[in-house]
Parts: sequence; C-alpha cells; structure tokens
Amino acid sequence: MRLDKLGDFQRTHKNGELRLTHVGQTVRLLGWCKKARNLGFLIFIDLRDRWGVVQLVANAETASPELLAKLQEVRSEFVLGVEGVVAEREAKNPGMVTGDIEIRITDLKILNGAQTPPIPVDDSTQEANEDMRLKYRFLDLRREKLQRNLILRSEVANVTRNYFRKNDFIEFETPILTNSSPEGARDYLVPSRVHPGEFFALPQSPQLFKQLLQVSGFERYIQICRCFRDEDLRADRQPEFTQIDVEMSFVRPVDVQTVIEGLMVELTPLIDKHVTAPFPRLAYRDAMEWYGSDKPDLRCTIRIQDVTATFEQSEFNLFRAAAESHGQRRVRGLWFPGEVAGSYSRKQLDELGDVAKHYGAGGLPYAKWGKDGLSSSFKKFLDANAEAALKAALGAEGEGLAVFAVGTDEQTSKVLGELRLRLAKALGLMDLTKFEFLWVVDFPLLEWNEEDARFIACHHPFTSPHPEDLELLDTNPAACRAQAYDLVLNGFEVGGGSIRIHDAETQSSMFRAIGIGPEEARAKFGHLLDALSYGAPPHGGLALGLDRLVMLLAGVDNIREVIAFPKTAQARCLLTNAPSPVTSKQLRELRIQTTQPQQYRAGVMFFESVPAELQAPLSALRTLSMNQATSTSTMVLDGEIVKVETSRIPGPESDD
RNA sequence: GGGGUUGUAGCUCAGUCGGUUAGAGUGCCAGCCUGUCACGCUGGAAGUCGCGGGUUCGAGCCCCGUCAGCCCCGCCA
Repeated sequence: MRLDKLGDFQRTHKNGELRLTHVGQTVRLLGWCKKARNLGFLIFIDLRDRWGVVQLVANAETASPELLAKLQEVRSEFVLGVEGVVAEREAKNPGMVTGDIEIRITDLKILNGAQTPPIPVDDSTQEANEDMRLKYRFLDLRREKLQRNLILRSEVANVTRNYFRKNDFIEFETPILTNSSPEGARDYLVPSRVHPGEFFALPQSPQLFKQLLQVSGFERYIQICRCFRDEDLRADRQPEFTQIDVEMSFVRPVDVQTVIEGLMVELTPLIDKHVTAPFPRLAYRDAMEWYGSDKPDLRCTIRIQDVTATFEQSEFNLFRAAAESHGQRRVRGLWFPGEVAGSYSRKQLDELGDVAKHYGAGGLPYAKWGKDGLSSSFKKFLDANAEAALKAALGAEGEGLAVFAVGTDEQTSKVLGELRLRLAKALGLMDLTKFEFLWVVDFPLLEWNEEDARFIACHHPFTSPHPEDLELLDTNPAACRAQAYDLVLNGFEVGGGSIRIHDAETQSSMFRAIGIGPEEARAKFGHLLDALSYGAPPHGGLALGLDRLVMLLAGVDNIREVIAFPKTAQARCLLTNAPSPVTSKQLRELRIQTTQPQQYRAGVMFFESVPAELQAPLSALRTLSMNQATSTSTMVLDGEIVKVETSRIPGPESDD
C-alpha cells in the first residue's frame, strides 16, 4: 500500500464541530477510520478525531477511479486526511452529534495503515479483559470513554491551578530524589552511583519540603505532584499517584478546610453536579460509632446502634457476656427497614454471614421481621419483652432486617461498617447519584502498634496534637487527639491533612512519644528540627488524591480508568514490561548484588576415555565465580565419565 | 504474606458425567449489495484449551505445581 504524505495538508475543522450551518463548505479533516461501511456503490467512513466523529461518503458513480481504489483499501484505524464538501444527509442520525450532515469526499490521503487492532477500539462492543487493555494501552486510550476520563482529569488539574492561583498560592516543584523516611509506607529506593551503598527514596509525599517552604515564608503553597509508595495495591491505589498538595501559614483547621471546600465547589460543575459548602464535620469517634468507618459513605443514612444493654438479663450467653464486660465488648447492630429486607432469604443471610466471617466475625446473628413475624438466629432467647426492647433499641418499626456483631469496638465496627454499605446497596437504600462530602475530624494522634510494641503516628509524625490534649502526649498518648482532618466523598478518603507542629520542643516530644530517639530524630529530621527553631510560623495543610477524586467525578470504580498508563495489581506495567532486570554492568556500577537465584545452563559431553581428573558433580557450579562466564568439570553419570560445561544465563541486554 | 476468582479462535464467551473432528457471537479475508450508521446477504480462514507435570485406555474437563489478570484481608504515616 502506498502511503500519502501529510505535506501542507492541515485540518480546517474538528470532526465533532461540523453542523448544518457548514453545508456547502469545502473542508479538510484529519483522523482515524472508526468504521468503514462499503455498500457497493456507496462507501461510508466514520472519521474520528479527538473532538468527535463525522461521516464521510463517496458514490461510485461520481467518484474518480483513483479515489475509489483508495477507498477500497481503507480499514479500521487507518489514518486519513480528507477533503470534501459538507452536505445535508438524506438519512439523518439523531444519535450522532454530527448526524445531520456528512462529508462528500473529493480527495483522500491515506497517511498510515493499521493492523487489525487486537482489542476493540469501539465503545459499543464489550471491552477486552484488562491485561489486554493494559498491554495495548495506546489503543485502549483511543476509546471515547477513556479519552473523556483523561480530558476530565486535565480539566480538574486546570481548575485546581486556576483556583489556587486566584487565591494567591504559589506553585512549587520539590525533589523526586529525596531521603527515605522511617515512618509510614515502604519507600521506593534509588541507589546512588556516586555514593555506593547509599540510597535516595522517592517521596511518599512532599511533606517536609512544603513545611520548609512555610518556614521560608511563602505562606501559601500548592503543587500537583507525583508520590510513590511501595505497598500492595487495590482498585483505588497505585504505586505512583498524584496529589494536589497544599500548605498554608497562620491557619486553623477551618481555614484549610474552607479553601478546599471552595475548590470542590468549583470542580463539581465539571460533571454538572453542585455541592454547597461548608461540608458537615464529623468527629472520628462518632464516625466509628455510627458508621463503623473513618470514611463513612453518607449516601446511606443508616447508623449502627448499640444494643448491649438489651441483653443484660438475656439467656443468650454470647450477648450477655458482652453486656457484663464493662464496655470492653459490646453488641452493636444495624436495622434495615422495608419489606425487601424483611423477606431476606436464608441463602442471602448465609452469604452475609460469610462476608461477616471474612471481616473477622464468628458468624452473623440476625433478627428479621417479615410477613410471618420474627425470625432470628437467637429467637429462642427472645421472648415478647426482649423482642420489644430490642426493636426499641434499634429504632425498628414494621418489617425489616437487623444484623448484629459482638466484640471489641474495633471488631464490630469493621464488620458492621462493611455490612452497612453492602446491605444498603443491595436493598436500594442508597442514592447513588448523590455527592456526599464531609470532614472527619479529631483523629487520634497516635495508635499502638503491637508488632513494634510502640506508638506510631496515625497521620504522620509532624501532626500537631489537639490544643486541649497537649499534656496527654506524655501522660496518656492513646487519648491524645490530633489536629487532623480527612475529606471524605461517598465513602472514599479523597484527602487528608493537619495542622503541623511548628516548634522544635513539641516536635521533640512527639518523636519521643513514638519512640524515635534524639539521635535518630537528628539524623533523619535534623533539618526540620533546625528549621522549626528559626522562626517557623504556625502552619497546616492537606493533600488531595487527584486520581481518586477524578475517579469519583468520572463515575468509575477503578483508579486505572483515570490514569493514562497505570500499573497492574502486582505493580507491573504490561505495556513496557517494567520492572525488568538490568545488566550486570549497571548493577556493578551501583555496587548492588541481587540474591535472586542465578539460572545456569549445563551441557554434557561424553568421553570415550577416562580423563585424569574426576571431580564432584557440583564443582563446575562452584568454580563458576563472579567473573567467569563458563566453567567445566568432569563427573560420573550413570557409570559413565562425562564432561559438564556450565554457563551462567545472562539477563536481557547483558554485556557480560 | 493470605484468601477468592478468571485464563478455550484476534476479541468476548459457551463447552453437559472424562469419550467421535472443541463451538457461538464478533472481528478478519473474499464475493455481492445505492443511504448505511452494531449495514445486510453468501462463503472462507482462523485453536500451544495460560504453562509444566501427573492420574487414566482416553483430559479443555480430575489432581499437583507454576505464571498472569482482577477483587479482597493484612499493609497503605
């Protein structure tokens, strides 16, 4: 196939913008063949570009033989340049933005051909499996759905930059090659060639730098920055992700929150939603008590109820034991009203029980009020009085289903927090079109870590204690609240931040509380402690997860749908095959040895006569030292004397 | 680190109790077709049943191992 040159050919219009008003105009268009429909004497081509799709048409009776020959060659995803005249269609397509018109082709350039795509590029057919989509991401990204998501992402970034600029923020870039931090997630490390044995770490966030910029007096900082965490992935987590990172001087939590609320008010119109500020505030303790989660989905209004007291006199040992535990363990429950809930089948309840077990419960006690009255896994312990008391404690009326969990607050919150959402979704008790923002505030400052037998920072070690709880830091660390706040949207944590510690003394006592000694603190955070001692202003900030935010705005349930080139759940890029082995030369320069087992290839040569030296079978491998590519030895194999030649199998691109 | 699930034609999937030549839709190729837009009609090509081992007279199906995708728990200041 002969390709045409682009030459000076340029488009006069975008494909998606042509309308009846353009009829009669000669236009030049560029794009990809979305679909060619050859009806014999009539040929239609749907031409796609970034802005839309328009139909091209040619008639065999009027078109030149050269043009017809070219049109016969066009296949899906060919790159075309077209000259033609805009005409009103005989048969209009109301399902298409440009459906009133078509382009009568006068000239066609085939700028490039295309192999048959291995995955459908069309949104109308079922999409391919995700490994295929990731391997051929450049084709997958041609689909309207993904183009829409990524264009939305671009819009969100733009609105964000404009918003912060309008509010007098300064945009910074902070280092990608920085120091490993002892707290928090696992770091991605980068070896230093110049300093053998030493490593940079990729930033988990620009936390320290944005604080230092406050010490420098910039007062209002913004960065849309890439962050890296080497932890296992989820549908809403990638090893590298983007934060909208914000820091401000001389602020209270409400000041930071107000700025962020203003941004959300400007972002939601991008998807024709509107939210009003201020957003509700919910204390961490209440969030856990009512919703069993520190990121409650308020699209469901059902709350967890404490029904422990109802079982104080009960014959039901499991529940009564909790009632007698002086608050160590409690019985908590959820009430789902309605006929559908009240007629939940045994099978459905069994499935729910499996879910409860998955989240650490022993089983799922339930009470169901349906057409035939009460049915419950502990019915024999429920006389009429106990039943009435239970209904009152749950706030239950009419038909419906109640499920229970017993145990520590941590255990019951986990189970009921999950069941609340599952059942509400299954029973249609949630308005999924809503956007429910809220702030979860007053997080604990520290939490006890069993593994290390010490307290660790819930948020990060630079978070300021709540002013009312300052003295608790030394006396009762677990009870000390933090000036930390999370922005939650529809059950997702889309951002989190805090007021920071701004004096060296408080920062030192914080390090002390989490078991970082003075030497380690000096070694790891000396620059921060120094900075705090040179007139650091009170400051605080927040970071928003851009990927998650765009995911929710785009209405998709996976972060990969809003990232151009995402990684798999095993943190691998199927497009580039990263990560991959490097040459031994590269490793030598970095003074790095791997403990990965080396692979060897062994060849065997049979002798006709007995050689002088006989060695143990493994000597060939043993003598294969660092700098040798091959080694030979002799051995006895099935009574015969053989020569074994062993060679190390090099990694790809090895220069050894 | 653990659990669940998936892997069969380019793609999406079906494949019964272990039994003849592994099917469908779509895509692709060819021919026909003057108003299609998921074009239509006719015909055709197309398979390492993820990979390796085992059981069996016989394995897409059963067993063991392994690789990869997805989801979840742990983890993610």
